[in-house]
Amino acid sequence: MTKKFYLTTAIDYPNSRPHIGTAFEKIGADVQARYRRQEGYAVHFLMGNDENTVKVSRRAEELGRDVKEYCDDMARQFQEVWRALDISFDDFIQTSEPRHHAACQKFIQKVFDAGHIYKGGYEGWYCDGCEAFKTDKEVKEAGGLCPAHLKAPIRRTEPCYYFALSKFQDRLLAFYEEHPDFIQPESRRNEVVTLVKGELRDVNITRTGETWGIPVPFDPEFTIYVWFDALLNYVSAIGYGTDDEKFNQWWPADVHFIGKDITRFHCALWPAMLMAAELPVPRTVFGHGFVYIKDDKTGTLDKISKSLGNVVEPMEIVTKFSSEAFRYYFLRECPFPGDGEFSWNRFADVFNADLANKLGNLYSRGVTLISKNYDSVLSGTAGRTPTEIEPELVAIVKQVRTNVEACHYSVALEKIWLAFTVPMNQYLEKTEPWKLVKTDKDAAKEVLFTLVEQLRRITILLKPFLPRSSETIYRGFNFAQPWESVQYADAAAAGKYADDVRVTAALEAGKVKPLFPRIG
RNA sequence: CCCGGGGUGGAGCAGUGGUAGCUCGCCAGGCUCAUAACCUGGAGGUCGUAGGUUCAAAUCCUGCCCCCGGAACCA
Repeated sequence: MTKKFYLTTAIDYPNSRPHIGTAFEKIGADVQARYRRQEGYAVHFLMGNDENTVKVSRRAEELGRDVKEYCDDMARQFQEVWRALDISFDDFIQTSEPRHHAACQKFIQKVFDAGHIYKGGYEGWYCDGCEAFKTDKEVKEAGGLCPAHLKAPIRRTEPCYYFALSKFQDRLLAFYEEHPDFIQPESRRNEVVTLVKGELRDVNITRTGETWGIPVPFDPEFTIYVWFDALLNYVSAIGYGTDDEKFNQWWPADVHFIGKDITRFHCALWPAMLMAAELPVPRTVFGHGFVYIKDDKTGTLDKISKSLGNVVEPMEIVTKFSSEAFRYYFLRECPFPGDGEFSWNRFADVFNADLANKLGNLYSRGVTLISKNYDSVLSGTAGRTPTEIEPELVAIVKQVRTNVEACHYSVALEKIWLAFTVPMNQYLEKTEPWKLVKTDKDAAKEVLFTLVEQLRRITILLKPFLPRSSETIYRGFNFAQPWESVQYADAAAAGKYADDVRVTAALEAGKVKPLFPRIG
C-alpha cells in the first residue's frame, strides 16, 4: 500500500502581496512535497489564503471593491507567484469558500455540543475609528493611544464565546510527552511546553457586528473569530464536513509548515481544538525561521517590513534571474529551522559560486568535452559501470536523505556539493581529460563517463530542490531511466546504461547554453 | 522583572566531550576542457565573559554581559 503524506503551509492574509519571507515557507514545504512524491508517497500539498479577517474586508473597502471579488483576485495573484516559484501545491483553499464555511460550522457546533464552548464577555481597548479592539501592547506602544488614529481608545466590554482551552492543559502536556517529535525543530519545544505548563487562558473565538466572516451556527449574531476559523482550513480543505471519504484518506496531517511566530497556536490551541472535536492530532508541526533583509550599503539587518520599505517581492528575483536561483538561495543560505538573511550581494555570490561556477560549469565542461572529442557519443559504455570517485556513496546519499526528511535543507545541499560537485572538479583536474584525449583516448573517455555518472547522481538528489535545472541536465544525456521515476536510491546505485552514453542536449557549436549565466 | 532563542576567524552559517569546519571574501601559485569558470597552497578564530566539573569542553554546570523574539489577526 502506498504511504500517504499530507502537508500544509500557513494560510496568508491577502491584504498585501507575498514577500520573500512568505515564499521561504512555501519553498521549504515544496521541497518536502517533491521529495515525498519522488520517493513514492501519495502526497497532498495544501496552501491557501486566510480571508475572514476584518483587515481584509477593510482593505477591500478602501479600494472600493467587493470583498469576495477582492479576495478572489488576491488568491489568483498569490497562486501566480507560487506557480512562478514552482511550488507544487495540490490544492489552494480560500477561507471564504463554501467548503470552509460548512466545515467550520460543523466543527464549532460539535465542540459546542461537547461542552467546550461557553458564553462570556470580552473587555479591552476599543477604538471607534478602527471599530476594533486594540491589544494592550498596541495601545501601550502608542503611548496609550490607538496607533492608527492617535486617539485614546475606550474601555469596552462585549459578549462573546470562549473556547475552554484551559481544560486541555493536562492532555496537551501528556501529548507532548508521548510525542516528543510533534514540535519541530526541537528548540521550539521548550517554549511551547513552558507556555502550556503556565497559565493557559480560554480563548475568545467570536466577534459580533461583522458581516464578513463565518456565522456561528448556534448564535448567528456572532461570527467565528481568528484562529478558530483559520486553523480549520487544514481539515476543511480535505473534506471535513463535506467529504468524509477524502477526509479520512488524508487526515491527520503529516506536517504543518508554519512560521516560528505562530508555533503556539499550532502546538497548543490547534491540538486542543482537535481533541475537543475528537479528531486525531497532526503528526508534526514545523516552525521554520525567518528571513531578514540586510542592506548592502549600511550592513543593517531588519525584519521584512512595509514601513521600513525593504520588502523584496519574489517576482523581482524570479524575473531578474530565475525561480531556480530563488529556490537555491533560500534553501542553501537560510537554514530552514533557523533564521537567515537576504541581500542582493550575497545572492549574487551564492548564485555565481554554487550554480554558475560549480554545477553549471561542470555540466558545460562535460558536454563540450564529449561533443568535441567523441562526436557526442561515448562508444562502448553501454552496460558498463563508471569509475567510482565517491567511496562513501551509499552513506552520503543516506545523509542527504536524512537531512531532507528533517528539513535541514541547507545541510543537504552542502553535502551534495561537497560530495559530488567539488570532488568531480578535482578529479578532472587530476586526470586532465582535455590533455589525455590526445594520448589515450579510451582513458579520457572513462573519465568523462565518470563525469556523466556524477551528474546523474547530482540531478537525482537535486530534483526536489531545483526541479527545472536538474531535469535539464538529466535530459542532456540519454539515461535509460525515465526522469519521472528516479528515486534517491538510484543515486546510490550505479547507473543503468542500456546504450552508449550520448549527449542529447541542444548544442550550438558543440556547446550548451549556460544553465546559470553568471551575475555581474 | 519573567519566559524562549542566540552570541564560533572580515561576512554568513555547521558543529552537544577527544586534533575548530563549510561557503563567500582576501593573498600567492597552477591549469586552460569549461559560464575570466576550475585546481593547489596561505593568512585570519584564546568558539560573548568569569568560574566550575572532567584525563579531556565550542560542546556539561553556575554567575554575568550583549542581541533577537514573546500570547488575539505579525511568515
